Amino acid sequence: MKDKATSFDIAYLAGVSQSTVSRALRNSPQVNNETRERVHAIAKQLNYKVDKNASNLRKQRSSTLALLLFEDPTSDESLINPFFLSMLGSITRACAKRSQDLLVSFQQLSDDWHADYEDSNKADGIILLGYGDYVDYEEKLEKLLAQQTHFVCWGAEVHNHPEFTIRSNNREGGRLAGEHLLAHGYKNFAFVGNASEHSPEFFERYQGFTDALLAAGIQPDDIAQCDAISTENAGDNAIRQIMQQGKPIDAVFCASDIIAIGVMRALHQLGHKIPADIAVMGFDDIPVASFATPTLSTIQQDTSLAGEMLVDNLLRLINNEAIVSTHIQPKLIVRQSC
Amino acid sequence: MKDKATSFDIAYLAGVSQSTVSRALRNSPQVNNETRERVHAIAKQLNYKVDKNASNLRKQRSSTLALLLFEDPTSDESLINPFFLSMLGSITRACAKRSQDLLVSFQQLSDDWHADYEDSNKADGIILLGYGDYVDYEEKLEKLLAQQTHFVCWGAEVHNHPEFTIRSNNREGGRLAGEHLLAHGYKNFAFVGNASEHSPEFFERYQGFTDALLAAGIQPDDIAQCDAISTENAGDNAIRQIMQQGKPIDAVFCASDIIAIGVMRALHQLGHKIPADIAVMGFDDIPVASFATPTLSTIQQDTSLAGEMLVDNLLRLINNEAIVSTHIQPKLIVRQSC
DNA sequence: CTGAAAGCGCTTACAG
DNA sequence: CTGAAAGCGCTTACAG
Repeated sequence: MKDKATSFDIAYLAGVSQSTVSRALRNSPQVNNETRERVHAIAKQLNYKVDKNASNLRKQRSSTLALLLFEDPTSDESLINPFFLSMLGSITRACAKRSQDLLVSFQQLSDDWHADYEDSNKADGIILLGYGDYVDYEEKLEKLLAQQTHFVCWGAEVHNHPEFTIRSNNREGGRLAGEHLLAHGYKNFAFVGNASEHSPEFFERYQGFTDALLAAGIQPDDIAQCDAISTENAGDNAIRQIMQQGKPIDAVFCASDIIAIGVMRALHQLGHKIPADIAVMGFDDIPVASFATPTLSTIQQDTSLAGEMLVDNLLRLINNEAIVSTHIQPKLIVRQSC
Repeated sequence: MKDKATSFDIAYLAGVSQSTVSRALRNSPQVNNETRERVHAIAKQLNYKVDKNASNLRKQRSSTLALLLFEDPTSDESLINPFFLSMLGSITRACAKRSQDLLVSFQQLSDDWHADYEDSNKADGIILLGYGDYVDYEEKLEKLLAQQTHFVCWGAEVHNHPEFTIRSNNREGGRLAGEHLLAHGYKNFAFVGNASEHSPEFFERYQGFTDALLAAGIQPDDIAQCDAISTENAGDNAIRQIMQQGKPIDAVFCASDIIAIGVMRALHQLGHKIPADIAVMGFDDIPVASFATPTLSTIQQDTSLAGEMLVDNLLRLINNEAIVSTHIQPKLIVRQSC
């Protein structure tokens, strides 16, 4: 049990050459059935496993993908946005299905991702997951492009290269939220979340939202808006600023569920009833959304599909196959908050 | 940019041997300062990174740890318990600090973890994280012991080998909860969660809870108890069963926060006010605990410290250094639910 | 269908 | 302080 068996040990016991063992173990069609089975039997008996490092070194391929999670230094201590955790789960599952190992790490904007993963042969490609200021982020993406790194990212579009991004149709999601609130008869709207190129996903949600309201004759200027990054506290602060302006508000669409949780908390403390006085909608459908009181209506992102597509597309890139830009259809989830 | 530089390229440019390059890059003290700096400069210029596979193969060490998350097949679809996600975050950070890569995967009880990670040289050791039925689980742990796998686990004790486990002092945590509820004057108690060797952590929390109540003259038999695994629905079902028995209950201690969320939902639906009619406490202090309405009083586990200790102990094991059994002190967090 | 041989890119005794 | 050489354990042309 102590000394690891090598392919030479198996070759000796099976009475064949080491090359044949290697072929047999990878089920090469060139190898005789009987030989193959004998080799497999002995390998099993010896608890033999191909040495990944030797195999990778020879093949110049690691069968490993790296997942880089953006750790937002401004967000609540050690709290990863639950939405990303859900993505992490689906990506882990997708990798396992495709016999890929998954290296997980937090991104530092300062790192050279290409060097850290591809140059060192730790991983064949990189999956980028995370918010943060997109304007800062874009530079890094451009660099990855220039270095011909194999990478895909969630949400944010790489300039002129939409094919590297998997994301929800955020604009459509914003539209769904707007239409739903309109159908309920709400008239005075607010949007909480960044609405600029610094947060492209939030911006698209905002645009879809205003599209819907505009179609009902409501001008964007009549929609209260306040920036917020995706944390509970940012949502709390933002809605207090909006309420202080004294404009009547009866429905708030939040750029993420975490923001919505903070918004609901603040409205509650300010003495407003949800949804009787003010309706609230979120975006993501994280677990907390159905635990909140009242339960939160939201736009669901299909994280399971997203994980599969990210991994599939990355593997295609690594294999030099063509990929296409993809938008995942968001889904309206109606609960108590509106 | 396309062809990766090797240590030979650097050697050529620096006018030294490849061995010297290797030494210089690892900052070996045997190497001349000036030579070292020249080598580093050229390496940087070429975007050189040591090939991990070659290096690992030669060193027979991967500087990689594997994190196996137990995926409970009975729990809500694709929902990892938020507590584990928080552990995942702290473990990721702890690994980064110690220059270890982290391979993440879901455990299958059927797999041969030793073979999958250590025999293949993918990882130097394994961190086990997860609930599930401990009686099934224990067999696997015994096998890992027999194979001399380098591993540590969270929560569950390995028979006769407490040193491989990092965990909270669950009994102490249960006691804190019991004493806190007693101090509030509650008299009729319930415990929701498995209380048997199938779930050692929950069992210890139960024991600490009964210790505290016994000290106040309340017999364990007078404490209502109903099994529940760590899901919202299990908590919901369990508390309904307890309430149906018709005994008066004014305080419920739940074995985990997720259970407590389900308990609060059910009590709310049954028309009970929390905490006016019935107080509720959880265990873990997951983010949801402070988002719930009312916010949930709970016993906090220090996941940040836990992650550090798991990684530290595993690295010690890998280096054949001594390790000691460790209990992390839990902390009472008082919120609105009691 | 099988074997002998080269080589992936490092690290580390060994010799000087 | 430096260099020449061996070898980690595989995969894969090449030859038969």
